[in-house]
Amino acid sequence: MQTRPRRYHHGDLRAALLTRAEQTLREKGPAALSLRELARDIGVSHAAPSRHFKDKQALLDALALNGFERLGELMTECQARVGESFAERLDAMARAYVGFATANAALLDLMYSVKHNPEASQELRSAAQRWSEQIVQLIGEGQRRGEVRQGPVERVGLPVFTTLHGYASLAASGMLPPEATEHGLDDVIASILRGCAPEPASS
Amino acid sequence: MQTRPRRYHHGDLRAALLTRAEQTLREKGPAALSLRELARDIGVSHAAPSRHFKDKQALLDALALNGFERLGELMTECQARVGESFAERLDAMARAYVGFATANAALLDLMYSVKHNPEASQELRSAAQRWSEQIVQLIGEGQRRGEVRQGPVERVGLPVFTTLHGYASLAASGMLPPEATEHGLDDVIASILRGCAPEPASS
DNA sequence: ACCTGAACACCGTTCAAGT
DNA sequence: ACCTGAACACCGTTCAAGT
Repeated sequence: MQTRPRRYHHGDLRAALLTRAEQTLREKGPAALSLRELARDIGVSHAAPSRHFKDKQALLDALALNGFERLGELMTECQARVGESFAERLDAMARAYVGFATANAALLDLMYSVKHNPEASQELRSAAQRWSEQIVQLIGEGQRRGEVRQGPVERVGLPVFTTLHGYASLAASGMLPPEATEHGLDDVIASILRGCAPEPASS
Repeated sequence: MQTRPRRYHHGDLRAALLTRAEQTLREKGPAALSLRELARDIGVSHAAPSRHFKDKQALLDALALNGFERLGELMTECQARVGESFAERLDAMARAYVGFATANAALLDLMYSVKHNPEASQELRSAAQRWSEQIVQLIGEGQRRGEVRQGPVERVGLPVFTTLHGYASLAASGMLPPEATEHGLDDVIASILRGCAPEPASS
């Protein structure tokens, strides 16, 4: 029943809020996320968060942005640990993305959520774009290796990105058809490869 | 300042709530959706909605379910108004889906949202699946016409579905890279077709 | 600069009571 | 069966005041 004693100076309240927010997002879902409860859990007054996030949406925006950053890091890491062939790199990237999506379903939902502050959504859009450009870059390498068909790299890359994103977001929201759990991702990757392969002879 | 007079019997409160809810969802976003405000707008007491939806999430679930039903109808309609070739039918379906997604961005977000009542999410999952099966069916027709490569229809169809869904949901959330507005969807459709085309000679 | 405490206007949910 | 009105425990946000 006793509320925890309050230290006047919290080390890094902003970081503490984000960490705790992501934890409850993961454990109890986005509906259960309240600034007041966050403040209580951390041990500051309910008005303290407003010093660091001008409103609740600003905290959600920061959470989403942080998600994109971690996703980007995850991708560069996973690409460093894998061979050079396009098929291998695509496979690794696809599995890493889907892994992130299912391990952070609520966060992914938030990252691509339609409700963001107009100012923050600008920042988020460019974060999303930086991420999609990692796939585009992969396509570029594939083209240089002759393992991906020629053409403007953004135009060849976008369908790859939307395909992976579609699978990842369906997996995260639990809306994948039940048959998919078996070879779903394999089939998706195979289908991307078929669509990416250089044309046999023509032109 | 005056609150509207309250008719004791509302014609169909459930339907009125859903209609109004979708309107404010579209106009002011999901965060602005409150049961109390809905009740005020319609002219019933704030406790009246609970007769029709056991809680707020139940209303959101109903909204999402309704979205899937309309999406399904939209698809059967659009398929009725179009030629028989697979390419033509896929194109029509893709444009209709993306059209629905951008015209009902907040609703699409809700339809594939990760936070749903466990009981309702069952129902939603099967609604999502019925919808994805419309694409699978399209693939089946394409196979019979020899315009889509052979193989288990669900396994050939899933990548098509995830690709379309990925594009639609990115378009809805405004996260498509800016280059995409030009030929984004064309490229995606083309990439699906390339991946769906029957193999040239082998096997 | 950073935080508190009180205050304000809202919520969702429940429940006895009314018709 | 369907709705009301009051009550409860919560919200997010703001703002003077404290250190």
